[in-house]
Amino acid sequence: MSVQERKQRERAERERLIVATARELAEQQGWDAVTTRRLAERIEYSQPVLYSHFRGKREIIGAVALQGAADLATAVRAATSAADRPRARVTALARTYLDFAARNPAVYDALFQLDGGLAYAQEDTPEPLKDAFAALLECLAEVAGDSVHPGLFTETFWAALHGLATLTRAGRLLPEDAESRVELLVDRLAIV
Amino acid sequence: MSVQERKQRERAERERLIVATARELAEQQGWDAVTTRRLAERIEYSQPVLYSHFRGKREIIGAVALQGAADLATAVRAATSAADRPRARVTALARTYLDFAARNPAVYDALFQLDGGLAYAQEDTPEPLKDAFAALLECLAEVAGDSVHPGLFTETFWAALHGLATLTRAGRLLPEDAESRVELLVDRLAIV
DNA sequence: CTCGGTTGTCTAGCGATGCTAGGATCGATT
DNA sequence: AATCGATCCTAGCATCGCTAGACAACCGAG
Repeated sequence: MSVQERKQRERAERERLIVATARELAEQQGWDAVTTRRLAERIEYSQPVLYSHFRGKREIIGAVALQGAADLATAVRAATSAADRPRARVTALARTYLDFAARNPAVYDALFQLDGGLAYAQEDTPEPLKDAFAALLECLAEVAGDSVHPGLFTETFWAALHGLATLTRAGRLLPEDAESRVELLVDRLAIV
Repeated sequence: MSVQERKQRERAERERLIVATARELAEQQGWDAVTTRRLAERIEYSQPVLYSHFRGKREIIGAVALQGAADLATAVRAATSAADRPRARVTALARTYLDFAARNPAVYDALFQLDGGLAYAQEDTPEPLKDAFAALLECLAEVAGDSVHPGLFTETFWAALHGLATLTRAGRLLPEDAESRVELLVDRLAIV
């Protein structure tokens, strides 16, 4: 038995290596540079090995996305729990979210821009994605106001942040005023 | 002279044909299906002809984006000018924007998702892009409130719409509640 | 300890992509 | 009417995601 267990361990380890390498390469040179050949070379295996772990490139992107969702949830929870008033929590959430998107552009792309073959807003949505949304919901529910459903409020607030994140990173918005835009968003949307 | 003029006319006509065909093909089957070979076949010329009009695929996407920006500006102006009160104008703007994104997904992608090699938020930004932003600004400036710069307000409102548009289309948000989210956004962000 | 078989990996290659070089062909000008 | 330049196409390059089939290494049984 222990032989099979060791093999399974090694296999899992290699899978982690693939995902980590893909993420690293994507952050360094963009997702266009993440080709199956380059990725295979970096992990020092041949191309077909990738396909024994993942169905294709899409699934590799999806794996990076799931990891990113977990990281994002962690970052958001850490930031919100460090603030004591609802208003401060929301501001911290917004800043952290945008900061995450700016610092991990490739991961953010894997999550929301690229096709990672993941299901969203459905029953079979992977747990990390649900949890990331839950992390937002936990904080935003308390400033949704009485007349608005917390889930709907979270979706809308999240969409606003997502818009800011993508437009800023794509060069459509100048980063200088990022903080002002966050203030505006929190001021108007959050009911304290 | 008239010969050269005719040639120039025909050349310009063919360029329009390329852009229109690319847009059509993208809307029908997605941008992945817009390959230089397929595009060349549809316009009934060989591949290299495309490269005598555009530097590459990126520039073709950019051309579609510019056309889309003009269309978007027109649609927004038509919708806002049909409403008589500021609040109604903003709601119309939001609905029209999201409707445009939903009805012309490929064009919207060319504008904001794909790399069309266009400059944004800069001096050398193409006129249609500036004008599309101006169309938003004209309407949104009157509900920005006194304490907030109109440009900044427009950027933020636009980002929120953009987030709703992309997340909805990518399946991250369910389309059923789209109207509620628009109401929420207008209610809270716009100061009437 | 040896042998058979399974499991795992690699080499090689397929079709398709964006893009380009070089020759052929057509037509306007002298 | 002949020339010469503009215009277009055939053919091909490098690279992409992905896969088939050969090969080797290793485990378990006798």
